[in-house]
Amino acid sequence: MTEDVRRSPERAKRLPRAVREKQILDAAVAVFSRHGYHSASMDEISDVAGVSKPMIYSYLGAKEDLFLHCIRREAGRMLQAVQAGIKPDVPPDMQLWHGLRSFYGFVAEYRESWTVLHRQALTVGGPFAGEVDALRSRAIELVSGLVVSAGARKGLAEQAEFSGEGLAAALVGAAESLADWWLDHSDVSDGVLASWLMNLIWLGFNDLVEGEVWRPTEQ
Amino acid sequence: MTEDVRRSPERAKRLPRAVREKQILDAAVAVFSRHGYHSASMDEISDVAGVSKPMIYSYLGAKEDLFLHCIRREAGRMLQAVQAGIKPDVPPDMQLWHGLRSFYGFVAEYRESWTVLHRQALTVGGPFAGEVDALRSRAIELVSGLVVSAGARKGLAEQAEFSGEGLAAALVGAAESLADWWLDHSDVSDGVLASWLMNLIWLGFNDLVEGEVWRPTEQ
DNA sequence: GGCGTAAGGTTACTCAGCGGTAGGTAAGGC
DNA sequence: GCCTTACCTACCGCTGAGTAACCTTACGCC
Repeated sequence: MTEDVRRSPERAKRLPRAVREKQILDAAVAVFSRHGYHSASMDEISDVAGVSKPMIYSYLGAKEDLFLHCIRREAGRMLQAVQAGIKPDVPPDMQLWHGLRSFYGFVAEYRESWTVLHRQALTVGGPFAGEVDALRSRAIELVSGLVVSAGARKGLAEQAEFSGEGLAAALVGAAESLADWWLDHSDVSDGVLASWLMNLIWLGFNDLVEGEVWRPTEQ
Repeated sequence: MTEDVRRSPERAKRLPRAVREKQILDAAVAVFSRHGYHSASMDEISDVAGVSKPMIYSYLGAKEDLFLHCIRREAGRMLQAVQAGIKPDVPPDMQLWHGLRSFYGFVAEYRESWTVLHRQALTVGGPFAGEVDALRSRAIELVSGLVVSAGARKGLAEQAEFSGEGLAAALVGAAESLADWWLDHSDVSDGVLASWLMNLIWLGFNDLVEGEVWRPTEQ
């Protein structure tokens, strides 16, 4: 069951702290993503990292601290990836498009990061809920900004019949859920995935069945 | 921290098995929803249920079995609630509408059920992933049916440029995510919530900012 | 009415897994 | 040669799942 994704051959070489920390974090993300926070054991992490347990405690602290380090690192990577993809001076739909593309690109490249962030950190009551909520909130905020700015350009915001934040939450959820679905249907490319969602969100179902299609313009 | 949501005053009365089983399941759902599967202890569950631990083992089996019983019961309730709300002989958008209304009605009434199903059971690798996936799959399937039938009526299915299942997954995710958002913004009514999502899904963002609104017809 | 027995119920324990640490060894710079 | 940094083995103690053994009330049956 627990295959042999164990430590790499080199061992017992004295390496600088920064390198070990990276190894440990990588191992931790891998193990946490496989088993979840509670079921992951420090022993396995140390084993995968090719380092003894006390090193982990000495470098990155207790289990909770370690997990926090993981979350923070992966969340940072992800936000950075998505934000880097967004071009601030294009219309809202194109911003959304680029954001989606970057997001799915990230998930494709860092499956484990995504798993840790999305599935493992959700356990209610843990000290991580806050951390992940923060990430999610930033995502919702980001999208909400697009939503409101798109709405404002056309007068939606004023009528206040819809909550920008609520819609953004729904949208983020749709993106996440599609990402999860994707994990089991990897034969679709990330671009196609982003395109589906973009069409659903932007045109809506009604337009979609009418045969309309949204396509990115050249910007 | 762990308030006094303990057993009710009556105690030490001999009750028939069926009654005890219900008490135990109720308690288990409450505790699991608060702490998550791993952090929930059998001791607390027995305490909340007002019953000693061996009874749980005798009636409902080990922790895993107990959790499975919870999931199955809550999933059953939920599916039943949603399906009961759907009227099979109305247009796809109205079916979706009724489904959404029932869904949010259920979440409003059974917060704990929703929490257990959605947040606690997701831990990868557990024996529950399958169980919850099954529920999710049925939801996706249900929606996918609507999507495809709506599409077929207009010729979308044939062009096969979109995956009905993928879109359904996105849609289910949007609904779930909005339900989560709702847990922290309960000042919105379930009908309004369903209406937001319906508009987003059916009309899409573009139409929305143009000022169009989808409203349920009288069926 | 008594009396046997199954169903309801409990206390008090075992035991393994795992988070965390004490205390020590070796490498290498200066 | 000495001190810092890298690194290890071997252990402790607690928490929490699961159980053995025992008590007790209802009730069918002669």
